[in-house]
Amino acid sequence: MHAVPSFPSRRSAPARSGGLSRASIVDVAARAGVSVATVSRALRDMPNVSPATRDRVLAAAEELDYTVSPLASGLVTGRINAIGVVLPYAGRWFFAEALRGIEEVLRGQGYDLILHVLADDDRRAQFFQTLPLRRRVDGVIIVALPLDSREIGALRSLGVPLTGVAEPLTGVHGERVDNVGAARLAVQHLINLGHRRIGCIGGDLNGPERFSVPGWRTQGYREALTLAGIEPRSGWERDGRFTADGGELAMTALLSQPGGAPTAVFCQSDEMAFGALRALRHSGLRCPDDVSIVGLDDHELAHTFDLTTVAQPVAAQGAAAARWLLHQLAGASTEGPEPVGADVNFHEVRLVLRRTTGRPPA
Amino acid sequence: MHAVPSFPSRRSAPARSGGLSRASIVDVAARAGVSVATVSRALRDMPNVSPATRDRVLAAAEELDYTVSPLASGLVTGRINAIGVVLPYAGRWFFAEALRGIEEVLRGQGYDLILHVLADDDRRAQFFQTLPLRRRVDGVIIVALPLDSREIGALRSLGVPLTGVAEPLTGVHGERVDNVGAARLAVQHLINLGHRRIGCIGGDLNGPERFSVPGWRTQGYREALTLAGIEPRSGWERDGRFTADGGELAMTALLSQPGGAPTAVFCQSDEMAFGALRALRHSGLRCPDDVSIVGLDDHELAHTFDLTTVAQPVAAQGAAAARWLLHQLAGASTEGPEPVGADVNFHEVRLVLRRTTGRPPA
DNA sequence: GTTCGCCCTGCAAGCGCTTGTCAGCACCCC
DNA sequence: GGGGTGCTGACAAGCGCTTGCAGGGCGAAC
Repeated sequence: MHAVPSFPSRRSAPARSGGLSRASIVDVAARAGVSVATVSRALRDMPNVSPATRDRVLAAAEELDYTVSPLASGLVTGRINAIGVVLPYAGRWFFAEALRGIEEVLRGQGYDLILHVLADDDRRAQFFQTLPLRRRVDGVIIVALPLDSREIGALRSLGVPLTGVAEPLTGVHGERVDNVGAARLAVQHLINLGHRRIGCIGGDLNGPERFSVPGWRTQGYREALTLAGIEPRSGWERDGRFTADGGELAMTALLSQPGGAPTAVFCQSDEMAFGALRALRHSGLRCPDDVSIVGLDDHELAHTFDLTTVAQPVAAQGAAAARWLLHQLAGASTEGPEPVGADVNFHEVRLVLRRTTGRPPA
Repeated sequence: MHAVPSFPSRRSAPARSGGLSRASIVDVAARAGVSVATVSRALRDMPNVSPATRDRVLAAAEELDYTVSPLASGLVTGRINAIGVVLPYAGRWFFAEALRGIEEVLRGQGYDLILHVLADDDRRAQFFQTLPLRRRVDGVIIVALPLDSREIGALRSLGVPLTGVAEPLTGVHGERVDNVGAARLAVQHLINLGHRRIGCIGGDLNGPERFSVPGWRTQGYREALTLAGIEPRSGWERDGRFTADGGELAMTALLSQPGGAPTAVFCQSDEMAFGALRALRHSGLRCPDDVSIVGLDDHELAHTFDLTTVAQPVAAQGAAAARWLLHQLAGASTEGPEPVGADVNFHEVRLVLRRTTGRPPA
């Protein structure tokens, strides 16, 4: 009848500091005077329970402060109501922002968000070897992490739907922006202002992470230049490692470029643009009077530092990925097992004019 | 014998897209030619299994690509190997950074991190009403969230250890910095430079969130002033809402203060300092020539914007909280149920000199 | 008045794992 | 050589829940 006598044999039972909220479904059943099966049905609003019974059960559950154990119900239903989110970094704006969008959607649908940060190679290797997400999640969202086919295969072996944000994953649904177009938009803006000497600070195209984003953005940069009849100069493309410090270094290098410095620079991320701004300041150069800077992201502090940039909706990309996943999950139970496929959803970008771009110096 | 025949009655079984990694412990037992009990013991390195048997079991598990179901094992052990993390915001630097520290420690010990963001009042109320963490975590970390006693009580009713980061929680272990001392350190620095007219941009002491941090930092500000024989002026204490935009507004107000503007301002967070810097720039004032600014945090971009600030170790506070929790969990199984108690661990802060502070104008 | 059918509810199996208890067995010492 | 001693491993009872199946009760239709 009572909860405690129901497991008298547990000696080294887990710490139950409070000893509270330990009512089980049998307690509720007893209190409501029905069977556990009926309690289970009543609690989940299943059709074959009379209103009167349902009320009694609900009241009993309320009085006992009862909640269904997700473990027990997950064990039998096979669903665990959690989504895994995998990121390469935490603490950086982009990832925190994407996470925010994901969390909001998941929470709204009662799903838990289980976070995995693959901060370094060790963590990453270990993650794909041990697959700690296995049997723990109903779906996985990969944020800005390029995966090789072996890694994608490992994730697939989890047998749950997958989706990617920002970085394309072969054969996997994705939410991202048109990076080529976004870069072109930024560079086109500089060209429109009259600039012809335009540099670019991006990421290492051949780095160990194999991010594809810098490749596209560089492509967009070159396309915009070519379209305007400007010959791209390889010396004006610099690696800023997508960090502020990297951006600063790259900008400094650009400024001491033999043959003259550019009058405007497209930074493939706002954080690199912030670094570039610092380099300018420390060189005694003014922005935009001497050099114009345009970023890409619309970082939360871009406005604060008056950075002109191409805004991308980061939280929205995360949210869309989460929604897609939930949709798959909902569909899986009713329809056939094979989901939509590896389509991509592109999100809009837009130019945000602020004060770091202007006409080139005379 | 085989897994599939063992649940022939499941019609609407959960979507098993891959059909992979579905071996259960009985399959492993069969393959190794032992009982499931032995498999369970062998897999967890329990003492009463002979090396030969253990090897056979391990090999079988390996061949079958078997992993223990956390659901099933959690159901019987009562431990679920997950920690809940509750934050008021995601996407902001402080929280992302704290999360990073927490995640690292948790992951290292094989714990899952389940994230909850209480972005608005609705979410918050709902969180404490439904307590979605219930039965889902072995412990909870509250990051920078002031809780009233009712809310703390609700959390306690989970029956798992609790700890707080940054904000003090009555009766709960905490990891934080000495906010009074940190503020004093910042203001003392301004005083040492010769400033006597020092403003302060902080948070609303009576806001709905009831953060206690701004209260302490304001206290530290006043103490430092008083110690130097300077009378605090209430008109020079402004609310910057702990955002860059708020900081900008507050700084603008400070600059048009009747009776003259301060020559230096202590901003209780770096993000507000960034806003203050913007206000200065837009007013045509130079920093530090006209006005000095000191922040508090050492935000990842503080260096990029040459902000002098008092650094606090954010990730380390999160990591320490996670470690404390894990320690409680480890202790709980061996020792008595009552943990250490509501002690507080203070982390060191330090002044980081950069370029936004200097001697007052002549 | 009987029969049929429907609605509600209970029974019990089982999800995949842990663990107390106990049987079996080899080995050792006296 | 017999009884102990110590291990190893099997058995089975759950953990808390969901769900197929069956049964009971009652109104409607014949």
